[in-house]
Amino acid sequence: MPELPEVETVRRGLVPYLKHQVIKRVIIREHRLRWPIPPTLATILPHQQVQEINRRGKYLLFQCTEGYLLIHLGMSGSLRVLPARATVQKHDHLDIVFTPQICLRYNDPRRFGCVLWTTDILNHPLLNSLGPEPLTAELTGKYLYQLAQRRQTAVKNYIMDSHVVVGVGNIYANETLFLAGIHPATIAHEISRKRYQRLVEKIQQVLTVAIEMGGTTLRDFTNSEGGPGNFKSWLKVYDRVGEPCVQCGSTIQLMKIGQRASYFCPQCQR
DNA sequence: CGAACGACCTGCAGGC
DNA sequence: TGCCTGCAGGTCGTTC
Repeated sequence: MPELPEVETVRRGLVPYLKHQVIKRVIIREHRLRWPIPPTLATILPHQQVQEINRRGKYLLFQCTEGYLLIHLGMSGSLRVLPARATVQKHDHLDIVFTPQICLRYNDPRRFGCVLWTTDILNHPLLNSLGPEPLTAELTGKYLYQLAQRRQTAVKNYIMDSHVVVGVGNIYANETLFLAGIHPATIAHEISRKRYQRLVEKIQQVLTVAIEMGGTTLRDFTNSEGGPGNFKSWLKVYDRVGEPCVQCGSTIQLMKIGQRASYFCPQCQR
C-alpha cells in the first residue's frame, strides 16, 4: 500500500492526536506479522509518553520515554485513531490506547508489516543500512550516478532499492522515470550523470506534490482519519496501460521488471 | 559484492 | 453462483 508520501501522510495525521500523550494500555490481537509483535510491548509501553513521531524511509518511529516503537505498514497496513471502544474489525491486530477517546489501531490484512521495539535506533538492523532520504540534500545526481557504476540491474530496480534511496516504491518509480524521460529497463550504469540529476529533481518533485495531496489511493490506502489520498488523478503512467501518453499520445506500455508491473511511454522514455 | 527469485499473506477482479 | 488464476502499494533472506 504505502510508499513514502502515504507514510508521511499518516505520520502528519497522527502527530496532533498522539504527540505528548501517555500510553495507557496495549492490546495485541494477532502477533504474527512479518516478524512477531514482541509480547513484552504490552508491559513495556504503558506509562510511556510519545515524545515525537518521525519517519525513516517507510518506517514510522514513535519516540517514547524509554525507546522507540518502530512500525512498517508493509503492503496493506494502516493506522487509525479511534475511540478505544470502537468496534474491532477484521485484521485489527493491535491497539495502543491512550485515553478513552484516543486509541491507535493497526490493521493489516496481508500482515507484511511489522511492529517492533528498540532502544537503539541508530544501530537497528532494519534502519542502519538504508539509503538517504529522497527529500534531503543527501540525495543528489552525483550520488546516484556514482553508486550506479557497479550496478547491472534495470534503473527501476535500482531506484526502488531502499539501500540506494528510501521511499521510492513501484508507483513513484514509474512516475519519476516517465517525467525524467528514462526507460525503466535501462541498465543503471548506462545512464549519464546529467540524467541522474534530472531523475533526482523528478523524484523530489513527485514525492513533494504527492505528500501535499495526501498520497495516492488506488484501492485501499487511507490516511489516519480513514480518508483517501488525492494523488491518483495526478499519475501519468502508473495503472494506465493502453491509455494515451499525456505528453505525446503514444500508447502506454506495460512490462515486468524485477517481477513488478512497469508502465512507460515508448516514445518519451528512452 | 551484486543480481535474481522465492517467501511471507489476504483480498479482489476477471475468466470460465 | 462458484472455482481457479493472477495480481496487488514491500522487502527480507537465500542462493548463485
